[in-house]
Amino acid sequence: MSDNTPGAAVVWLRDDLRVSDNPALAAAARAGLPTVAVYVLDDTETVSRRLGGASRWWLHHSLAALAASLEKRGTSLVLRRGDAAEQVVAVLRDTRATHLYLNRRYPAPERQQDEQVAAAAAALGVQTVSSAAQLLTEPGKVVNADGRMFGVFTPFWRAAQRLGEPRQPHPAPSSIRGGLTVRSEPLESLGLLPLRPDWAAGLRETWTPGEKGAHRRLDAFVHARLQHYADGRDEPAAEASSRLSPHLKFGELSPHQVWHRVHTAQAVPQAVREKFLTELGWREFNWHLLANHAQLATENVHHQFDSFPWAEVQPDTLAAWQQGRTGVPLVDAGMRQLWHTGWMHNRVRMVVASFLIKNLRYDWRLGEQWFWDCLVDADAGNNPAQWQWTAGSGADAAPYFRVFNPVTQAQKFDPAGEYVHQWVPELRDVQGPALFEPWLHGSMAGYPDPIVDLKESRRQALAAFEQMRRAPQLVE
DNA sequence: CCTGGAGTTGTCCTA
DNA sequence: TTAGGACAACTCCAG
Repeated sequence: MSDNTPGAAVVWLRDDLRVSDNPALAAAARAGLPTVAVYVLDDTETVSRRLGGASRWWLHHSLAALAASLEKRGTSLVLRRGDAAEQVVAVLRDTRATHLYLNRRYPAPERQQDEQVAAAAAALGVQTVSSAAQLLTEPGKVVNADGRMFGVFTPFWRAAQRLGEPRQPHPAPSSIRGGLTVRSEPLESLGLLPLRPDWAAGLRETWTPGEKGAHRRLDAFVHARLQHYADGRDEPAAEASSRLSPHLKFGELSPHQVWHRVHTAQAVPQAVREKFLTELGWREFNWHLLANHAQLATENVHHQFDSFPWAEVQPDTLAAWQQGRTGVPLVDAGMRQLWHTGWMHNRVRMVVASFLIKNLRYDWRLGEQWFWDCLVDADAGNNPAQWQWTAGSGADAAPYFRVFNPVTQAQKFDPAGEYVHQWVPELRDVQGPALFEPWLHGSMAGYPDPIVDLKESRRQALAAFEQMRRAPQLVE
């Protein structure tokens, strides 16, 4: 770099791997300085959780797409690995940057890291410019009469909507000045792809990571599926859900883009549109919750659950749940869909979670960790919040006595067995009542007997909750 | 200030 | 066969 340039800009990308509606990138483009974007793969766990296996596969492809998109616009993506704060400060030094652009993060450890980096940048004479991008509403802006985060979803979402419509999304900058030379790791050296064995075939069949794939998915959803969303979203075989979650998790789409696209789909009744937008509301709620509970993935929101008598883990039993060999068809179908595609239908997520927590009485954290490793959409807010919701320990959670019966759920939401047939080939020739309760109809070749008695384990779960309620409560 | 109703996603028993 | 109530406790808010 020559010494007479007026400055340089670094855009630090994290959960915002897109060029359109990216306020940090747009601000850098407007400033007109020579610019690089940087992404740091940080496995040190000093701040953020190490990404799970399925997410690492996704990240590889998302970064490849982003790098190509940035190069087309005239700049480049620098990849680093290691401690994120150290690496970003090193890039600021190497580029003799004058400006650092980023989109804000809200969980306490991430917020502190961003403040620490801003302070180190200031010491180098670098000005940090931060923007709001990840959420429709920033934590702290949606509060109850006491000025605190809502503990119940519906008042939260009503209050969020009273703040007005989310801002309009911005188009991608057509060009961003480049010209900076900075050391970058080759993408392949990050080791994000599974090699031996390569278990990602099902992911490749199912997904197109990256911003372009995200917009194609959004288009397809709004055109074909949105109108069936309200009545079809509960049926796992109906394919009525948007499947936008992994794109949102990596920030290939902003929630503003999704909100406005759905909100303005005039061909679809307003009640149906609002039903879907409420799901974006839950994403907001869960991330606001994370901003208030940094340990959401490890600590009960309701500390009463700290004394819950979880069952001792039997490794074979846990493995049977993880691998879809429980002998309960809907549970097995869901767990195999997860393993094959990195995704599971939301209703089935509740069923398999209820099965682990209430029928096996295993600590919800075990399930949360498995989902974290297997889901392409597991994020730090939604994944633990949903597990705590099912356990009953979370905010506005399901009441403890609500135990899903996986047989009844299958009868209600997969009555023709399409979903089970798709994912449990051993039962492909089984029809009617035997598909819901194969153990009542003689042994099925190659399909296991249930690992737990549904009725008796439900009774024991309710008794365990009763024991917890009677336990003396420690003052928090 | 008090009060009553409502609140993502359910199941089981009884009349 | 089917509809209604029980199953907790708490938060939020409208009246």
